[in-house]
Amino acid sequence: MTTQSGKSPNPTRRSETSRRAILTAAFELVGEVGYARLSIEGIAARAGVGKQTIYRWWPSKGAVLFDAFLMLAEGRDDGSAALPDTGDLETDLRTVMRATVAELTDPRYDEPMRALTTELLHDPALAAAYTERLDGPMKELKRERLRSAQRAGQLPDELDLDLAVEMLWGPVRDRWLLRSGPLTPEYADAVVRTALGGLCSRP
Amino acid sequence: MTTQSGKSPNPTRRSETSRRAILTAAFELVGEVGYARLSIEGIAARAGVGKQTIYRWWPSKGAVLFDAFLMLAEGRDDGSAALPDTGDLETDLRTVMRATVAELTDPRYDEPMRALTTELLHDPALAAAYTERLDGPMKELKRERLRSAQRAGQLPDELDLDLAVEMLWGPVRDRWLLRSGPLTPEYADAVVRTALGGLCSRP
Amino acid sequence: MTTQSGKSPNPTRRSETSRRAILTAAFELVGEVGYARLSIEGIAARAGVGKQTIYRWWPSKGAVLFDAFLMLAEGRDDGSAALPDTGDLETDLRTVMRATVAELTDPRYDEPMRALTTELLHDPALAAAYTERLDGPMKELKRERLRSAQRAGQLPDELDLDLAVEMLWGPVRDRWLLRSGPLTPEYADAVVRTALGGLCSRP
Amino acid sequence: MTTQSGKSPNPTRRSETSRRAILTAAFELVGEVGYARLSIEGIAARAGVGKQTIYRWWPSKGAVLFDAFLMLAEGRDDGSAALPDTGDLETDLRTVMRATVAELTDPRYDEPMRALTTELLHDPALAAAYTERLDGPMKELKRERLRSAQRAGQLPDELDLDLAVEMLWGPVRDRWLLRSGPLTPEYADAVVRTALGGLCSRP
DNA sequence: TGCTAACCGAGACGGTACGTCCAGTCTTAGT
DNA sequence: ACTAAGACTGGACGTACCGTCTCGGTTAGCA
Repeated sequence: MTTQSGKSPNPTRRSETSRRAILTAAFELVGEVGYARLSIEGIAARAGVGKQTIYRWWPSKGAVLFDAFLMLAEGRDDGSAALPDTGDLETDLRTVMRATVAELTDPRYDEPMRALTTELLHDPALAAAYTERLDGPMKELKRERLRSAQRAGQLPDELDLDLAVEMLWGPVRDRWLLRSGPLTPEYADAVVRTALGGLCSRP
Repeated sequence: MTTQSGKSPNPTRRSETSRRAILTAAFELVGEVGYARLSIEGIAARAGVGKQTIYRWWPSKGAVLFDAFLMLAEGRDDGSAALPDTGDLETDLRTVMRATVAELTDPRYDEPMRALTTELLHDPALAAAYTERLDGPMKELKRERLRSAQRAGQLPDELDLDLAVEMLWGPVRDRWLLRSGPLTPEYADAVVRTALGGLCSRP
Repeated sequence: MTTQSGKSPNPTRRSETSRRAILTAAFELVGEVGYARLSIEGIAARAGVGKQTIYRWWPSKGAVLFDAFLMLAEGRDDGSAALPDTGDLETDLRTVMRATVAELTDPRYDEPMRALTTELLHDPALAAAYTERLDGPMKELKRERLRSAQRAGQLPDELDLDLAVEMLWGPVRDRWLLRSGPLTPEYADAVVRTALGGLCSRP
Repeated sequence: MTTQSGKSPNPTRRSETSRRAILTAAFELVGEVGYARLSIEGIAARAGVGKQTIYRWWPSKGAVLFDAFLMLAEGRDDGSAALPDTGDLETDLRTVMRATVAELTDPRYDEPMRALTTELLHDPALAAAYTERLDGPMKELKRERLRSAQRAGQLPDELDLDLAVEMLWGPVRDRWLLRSGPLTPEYADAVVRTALGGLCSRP
């Protein structure tokens, strides 16, 4: 549940109440005051918790943020849900990509995700945990949908599915990160269409 | 030259010596100690400059970093250089994408670029300046190469060149940012090939 | 006119306008913001003067303050006026001492005088200038009044007049400085009476 | 023990070690570098203490200095000692006044006392604390000696003892403060003799 | 009357210290 | 043993001034 490694305190004594309060406070605070003003002291105060309780269980601010996302992801429990599979690959991808755009655009998630991304940028261990625990499961669902298309003969068997997922979601994440252009459902559609057909193909 | 806006001090009295010392110190320091330990105080000390001289001319640490990159970019003077155009689009794109991968992989630029990216993430104004001043010119070169391919009939006229560029470089930037997979020349090649042909096409 | 010593700039070129503006600004400012917040920059800004004009003509903040008092003292032109001499020494001393108390109590002079006193405390050269230029003339008037009393046989010839003046005004200055007790006209009267008669005498 | 007022941090958790280190450092530093160069940062550095520990417990630099004097005064433990009482008032007063002169002349105490005096000058609350905690006990001893003289019939019962003490020590403090004349044992003797006899009396 | 040196305002510069915030460690008292 | 609380050392923040240093623009005095 926690990113902490190495010699830890006895986890059976851990207060679940404090844990949830900390993660909730962290997520809310980062949304309210932004990444720059997010502090351990602030989280502890908001959660009604001693600072040491945070330092005891998490190695860094980023790890707290990470666990906060993890708690949310588990709360939604969509980890087991599959992506839509109507048989029409392009439509299904559009649906999912538009959902991604909607989430990235949601002001409640924007700041927290930027904050987490910042920590991932500078902490390879955290980034690995992210890849495995948060991004991984979602990416597997995406791969699974593409695999289904391969089975249906809509995609070549030799296609590297990891690469394919990255080609679809990479441009979207890029626009979100650097705000290099409008991040709209239409953009999602265009990415899907062009990715499937290739740059060379006439639409 | 500077990101500063609003009522500024008289720029004609500005010390060019201090300006260069600050930008150089900032770039070097972030490479040495990393983003987390980069401080205005540290930059000022390393540059042999009063803190106020930094606060007078730059609104944030990110703006200093941005100008440092700008100084470097202008020093390289590749702003006017065109991308290779041998007539073979795929080969040319591979060359350029491999160069991008090489730069992102270069340890001298990795940390500074991560630091700048962090600031861009949380500062829309800075991100806009980045898009216009640093990313923009390079992106125009890329668009120009694709335009040339359009003229040669290798790419359809209706292709959105912005989208095309993002589909090529987005996945690479993504892997770099989150270290979600190995960032190799081969990956660059694969992205180019798949982007051009489309996910559906048999290689 | 100035406390400045050593190699000075050519005083014939000196701007009398600036000089007066600086001294006025200094006196007013210290009364408004207090000693702790009095700064050369503030004086220069208030006087509409470059900082260098202050540094050129005065060696320290205290010297500016000193000259400000000097300007005031000369403006009042009571340097030549004699103290009252009605023949009744005690009454005359009461009058003068009450005037001293009134001045020290005047809110317009209280802060400026405290500020100047602070500087005198830590700058022997300035204290010497004060003793000679500001306190000296006034003390001579006081001595003169006592001398007149000696001539009239009201005070013994052997009396050390400096000591006498200090015994009269010292306690008053003390109460003012440390606010160690109420500084009232009645106190002035009591000091005069007791000093003349001595502690041992029955009033 | 401290001048701090208003809502304070929990004093039971206070580090006595840090407190003593701060007060000692403050006293030593002011003696070494003088009032003008005395800084909170310097005190903290010398004491091996975080700046916040000073700001947490004292409201101003002057309050630190005050407590430093308080610590010294308690260390000397002469608060309970009585002044000499040989029956010869003038001689006893000379002894005590000469001691005062010696202390004010002692280079180890001169700068620190000037610094404290400066703060008292501009901080009425601190001055009140000084009057009550430091000057008060000593003044009571002086009054007590004079009271004894009253009992012995050497001083009139109607004599205001506060005034008497101020008339004796005021001139001395005055000379010390403004260096308006030589501060010698002889001066102390002259003040005592003249104060007792009065200005009018023939010595 | 025109030249030139000194003064003027303005304000940028390298610095020091301010008083605040927070990091991460440690101690105390309570459950 | 873990917790809430919070004092501790320490480092950086962003601001205010220090005293020095140009910079153009007057201004006075000599040529």
